[in-house]
Amino acid sequence: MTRDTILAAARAVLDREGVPGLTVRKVAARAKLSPMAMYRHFADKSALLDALMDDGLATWGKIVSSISAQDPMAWMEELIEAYLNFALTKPHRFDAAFLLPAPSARQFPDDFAAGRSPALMMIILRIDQAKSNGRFGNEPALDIALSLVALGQGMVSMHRANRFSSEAQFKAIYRTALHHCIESYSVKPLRREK
Amino acid sequence: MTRDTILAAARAVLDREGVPGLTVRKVAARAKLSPMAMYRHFADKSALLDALMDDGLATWGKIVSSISAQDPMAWMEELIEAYLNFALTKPHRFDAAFLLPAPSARQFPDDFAAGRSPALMMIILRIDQAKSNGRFGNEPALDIALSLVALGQGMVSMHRANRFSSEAQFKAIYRTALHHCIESYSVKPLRREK
DNA sequence: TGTACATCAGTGAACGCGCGTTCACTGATGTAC
DNA sequence: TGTACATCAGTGAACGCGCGTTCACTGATGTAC
Repeated sequence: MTRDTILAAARAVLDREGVPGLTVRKVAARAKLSPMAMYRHFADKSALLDALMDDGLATWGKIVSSISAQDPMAWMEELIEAYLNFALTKPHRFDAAFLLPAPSARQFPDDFAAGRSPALMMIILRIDQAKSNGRFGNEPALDIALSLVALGQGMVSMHRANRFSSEAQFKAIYRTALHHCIESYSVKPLRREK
Repeated sequence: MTRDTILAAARAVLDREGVPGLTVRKVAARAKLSPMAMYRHFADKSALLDALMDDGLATWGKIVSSISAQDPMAWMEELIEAYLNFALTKPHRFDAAFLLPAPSARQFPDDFAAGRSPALMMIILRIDQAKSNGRFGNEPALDIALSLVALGQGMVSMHRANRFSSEAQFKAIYRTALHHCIESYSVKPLRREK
């Protein structure tokens, strides 16, 4: 189907040039179609951007669902690494997924609570596991998940705004902060067994 | 001086239309000058944007320095309210200050450590006060400050991307998360005096 | 005090560009009888 | 099986727009002698 061809071309342009560099003409050229062909399959450019947002979220969802750790705490450590890796290796797809204004869909709390965001649901599932293991406190899992995601997103956007002197510097700070955030929601045993 | 006229006009255009809506022509029209007048005072458009970033950071610096609380913990509570308020009432100036790519200057850690970011220095000062009062743990003040700022920025960008169903919803989550973040760096007394 | 000249802030017209989108169309494919 | 017609994916040219920036200029102000 041509729609998929166009979407694949749009994804390729996005990965190369970012959201501001994505134009109808470039997508068409990449798909070897006339610029007008897009309008048979998308109402206009912003409909194409919406599709790219969904595409980016789907990519992220696949990454999250491929995390293999069994233990929920280990799983969350892998999660923050995966998020870091996604932000650094697919920066523009990351932007499309998380920064494009959502067209009213996928809003907190209703849509997330209704499970419309698979990635967030997986995170919440693991947090609930950790809670029932007695390793997490009583804050709502949704709150914890949102804090974690927001902290990551803030760190990434500071990095994007060129606020760190090097990528290594950024990674170190990111890991320290996210790790601390996870720990801050976890329950520290008051005394250890001998 | 005309430079200030142009900068003031640019600020007004920014506040109304945001970074993407800021064009040389609009700024000139607002300043009642020809578009070319700008080039006497700024090398090009990106130099003007750099000046707007400095201007936004200066605005933020003034807000931070007007926080009156004496107690460092109370001061930090006021800080997160001020940040929230800045993001909501001057959204585009907020963007210019925190999201425009810094032109290699003002990078963590060197520039911040050298005190080139007055707002962050004030935050670090209060964190150090709290530490010497025994109310904060031993994490480096810079790390704590960056986490706090990043968490706020992430929450704000999720709000901007239309991820919360209402502003009230957003504010509630923001406050819960930021407050939790501050608490997570503070020392909980193991037993209370009776 | 008067003249000649340099400086420089600001102008006005134009250039070349890429953008999203409109319009009227072509031509292949499927369907009805 | 053959003909007439509807559907609809894709085309090609053009429109109107706003953009950052170039170029050659004007005209006021300051300075040297």
